[in-house]
Amino acid sequence: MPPSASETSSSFDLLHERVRRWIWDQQWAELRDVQELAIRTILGTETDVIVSAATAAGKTEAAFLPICSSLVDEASSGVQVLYVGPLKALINDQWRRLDGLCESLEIPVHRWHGDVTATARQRLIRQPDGILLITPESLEALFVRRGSEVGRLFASLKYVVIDELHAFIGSERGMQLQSLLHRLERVLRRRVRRVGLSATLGDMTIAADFLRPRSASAPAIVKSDDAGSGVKLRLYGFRRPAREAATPTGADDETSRSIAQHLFKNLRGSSNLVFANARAAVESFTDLLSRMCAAANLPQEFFAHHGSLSRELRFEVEDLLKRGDRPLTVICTSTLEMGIDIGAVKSVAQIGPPPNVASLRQRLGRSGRRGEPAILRVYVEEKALTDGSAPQDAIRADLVETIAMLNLLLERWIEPPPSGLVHGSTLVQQILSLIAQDGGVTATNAFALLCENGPFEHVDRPMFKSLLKELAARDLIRQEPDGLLLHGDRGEKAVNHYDFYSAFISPDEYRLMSGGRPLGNLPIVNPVSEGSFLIFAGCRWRVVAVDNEKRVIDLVPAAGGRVPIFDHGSGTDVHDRVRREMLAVYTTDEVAPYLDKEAADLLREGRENFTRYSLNRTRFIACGDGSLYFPWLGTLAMNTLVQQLAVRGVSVSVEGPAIVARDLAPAALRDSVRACDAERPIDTRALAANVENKIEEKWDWALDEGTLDASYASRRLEANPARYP
DNA sequence: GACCTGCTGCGGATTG
Repeated sequence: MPPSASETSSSFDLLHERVRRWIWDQQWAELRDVQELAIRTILGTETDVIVSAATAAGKTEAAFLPICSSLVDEASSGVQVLYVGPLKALINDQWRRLDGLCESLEIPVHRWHGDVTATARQRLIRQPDGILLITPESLEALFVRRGSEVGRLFASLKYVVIDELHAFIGSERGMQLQSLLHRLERVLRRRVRRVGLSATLGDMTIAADFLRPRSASAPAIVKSDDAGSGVKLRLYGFRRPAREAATPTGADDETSRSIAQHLFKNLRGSSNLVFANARAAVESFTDLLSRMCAAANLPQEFFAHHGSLSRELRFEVEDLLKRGDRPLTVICTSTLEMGIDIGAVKSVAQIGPPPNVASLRQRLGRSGRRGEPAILRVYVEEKALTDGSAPQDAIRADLVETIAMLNLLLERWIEPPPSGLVHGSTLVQQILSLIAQDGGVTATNAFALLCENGPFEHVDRPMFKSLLKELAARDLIRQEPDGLLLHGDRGEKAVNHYDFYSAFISPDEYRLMSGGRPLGNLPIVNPVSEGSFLIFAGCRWRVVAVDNEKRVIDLVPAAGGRVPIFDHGSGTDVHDRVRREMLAVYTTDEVAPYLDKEAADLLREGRENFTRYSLNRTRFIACGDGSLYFPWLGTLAMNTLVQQLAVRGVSVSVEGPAIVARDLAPAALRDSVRACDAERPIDTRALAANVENKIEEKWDWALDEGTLDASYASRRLEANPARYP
C-alpha cells in the first residue's frame, strides 16, 4: 500500500521507479524534510551539495536515494560513487544500511578498509563498479600502491560522498582527503560532484569551502533545522575540600564519590551516556560506579568506553547499547560523541567543563528519544578557598566558563572550525605519495597540483622550494638531472611501510592482555612494573609480566588498583566568544535557572571575588610580587600575546583565563601589553621562530625552519587577534 | 589542562 505522504510529494516523483518501489516496501510513512530537499537538489541541479542535519535524521538516505536513482539503468566501467567515511565501524554500518536498497536495484556495494579481506579487494580491482565505501587512509594506499590503476578504477565516477564532513574540517586528515580528491580529479581530467553529510554547523561557509576549496560556485546547502523537543538542563556545583586540593578529577576521593553517588542515584535503571573529559577520569568513575553496584548487590550496569580499550571490549559495550534491552550507563570520552548509530539514550551527563560548545552540542544530540526532551546534567567542581588562593581560582573560572558555554549552546552558537592552516606536515606526505603514484614528478607540476591549484593554498613557491631542499637534505627525496623528483632511500622506506597512509601521528603503546584476551593499549608514558596494580576497562588488575621487547603487559584480576597515566595533553583551545561570554556572566547579577544551590552559591562567590579584585574596573591586578592580566580573549590570542611579550623580554605564563607575570607590577605589565597591541598586523611567523618545541604533527621533523614556523603560527597563533583591552 | 581516527603485501601454515 503506497503511503499517502510520499504519493503527493514532488521529490518522490523524481526518484527512479525502482527506488520508489523500494520505499513502498519499507512502508515509510513519509520522507523527512531533509530527504525531500536533498532529492530535489541532487536530481535537479549539477552543483555540489552539503546535507546538514542532526544525528539519525536520515542523512544517508537523503543522499543515497537520489544518487542510486541516477545510477539505475546507467552503464558503467568503474566505480560510480566513492563514499569516504572517518571510521571503519561507520563504513560497516553504512554498508549494511545500503545493502537492501542497492540489492533491489542491482547496484554492487563494496567496502575497503584495513579489516576487509584480500579477496574482497581483488574482486573490486578486477571488476570495479557501483558504490565503494572507503577510509581516507585506504584511499591513500590505493594511490600509493596502485597509482597507475586509479584512472581505470574510477573512470565512471559520478559522485564523491563525504560522511561526517565536520569531523574532517581543520584536521590533518581533512587536508589529506582534500588533496586525494583533488588528485583524483586530476587523473580523471574532470570535475566530479561532491556531496558532504554534516552535523549542523553554525557557519556553513567554512564547510562549503572545505568541500571544494576556492570553488567559483558555492555548494547547495540542504539543512534541516530540527529544533527537537527542548532541553532539560541542570548544572551541579561541587566544592572540593582543601585536603583534596592536589587530587585530580575522578580520583577516589570525597568529591568524586559525591559526584558518583549523584550519578548512581539518578542514572541507575535507565540508559545514559556520561562524558568525562579524560580516559583516566572515565576509568576512575567507572570503577567508583561499578563498586557501588556491587556493594548494593545489583547487576552491573556501568561500563567504560574510550579509545585505548580493545576493539572487542568496545564492541561488547556498543552492542549492549544498540540492543537497548536493559539499563546501561556508559562512561566515555569523545568516542561516543558521533559516528556509529547507538540509538538515543535517556540522558547525557558531562563531568567537568566541556572541551568546547560544538562538542557539547554533539553530546547533547545523543539524548532525547522521539518526542522527549533531551536531558543534560553537568557537574563542575571548584577548590575550597584559603587565604593563599590565587585570584584565578577565587573567581570560579571553571564554573563560569561552563555557564558561558551552556549559555552559548542555548543561543545555538558554536565555534567555527579552524581555517587558514598551512599543514606543512601533510604536504610532505602528499609530495611523497604523489611521487609514488606517478613514479616521479617534476617540482613545477607538484607545486601546481598541490599548492597553486590544490588545497595547500597557503604555501607559496619560495616556501615550497625550501621545503623540497630540506626533504632532499634528509634523503626523503632526490632530484634527477632532468629535474624529476624521486624518492630518496629514506623516503622509499617510509612510503613502503604501512604506517605511511595516515596523516596523523600515534604514540607508542603497550598492549594489555589478560589470559590471552586483549584489553586495550596503554601509551608508554611511565614505566609499568611487575607486581603493580592497575584500573583498566572498569576493572582492577595486577601486573604479572612486562615484555618490553614486544611491548606487552600481562594482567590478572586483583582487588587493588590505581588509574594509570594515559597522556600529558596540551589542553583545549577556548574561543574568544566563550571568554567574552564569561565576562558577561561576571558583570551581571542574573542567576541562570539551571544552576543547583551549590552552583549558584559558587557563582555568587566568584562574582564577589571578581568585584573584590576590582576586575569589574580593571584587567590588570597585583598578585604577590607580580601581576595578573585578564584579557577575556581565547587561547590563540593569549598564546600570541605571550610570544609578543617574550620578544620584549617579559616572561609570562597562561593560567586559565589569566596571564601571569611573576615579578612585574601591574602598571609595567599594562605598558608592555599596550605596546604589543600597537604592533599590528602581527608577524606570527617571526614570533613562531622563537618558540622552542614546535614539532607536533607527523612530518614536522622533516620541515625546513620557514615552513615549520609558518605551520606552527597558523595553528597556534593569530595574526589579527581582537584588541588587548 | 585532551580526545579521536587509520594501516599493505607477503610468506608460511592450514584446510578442503
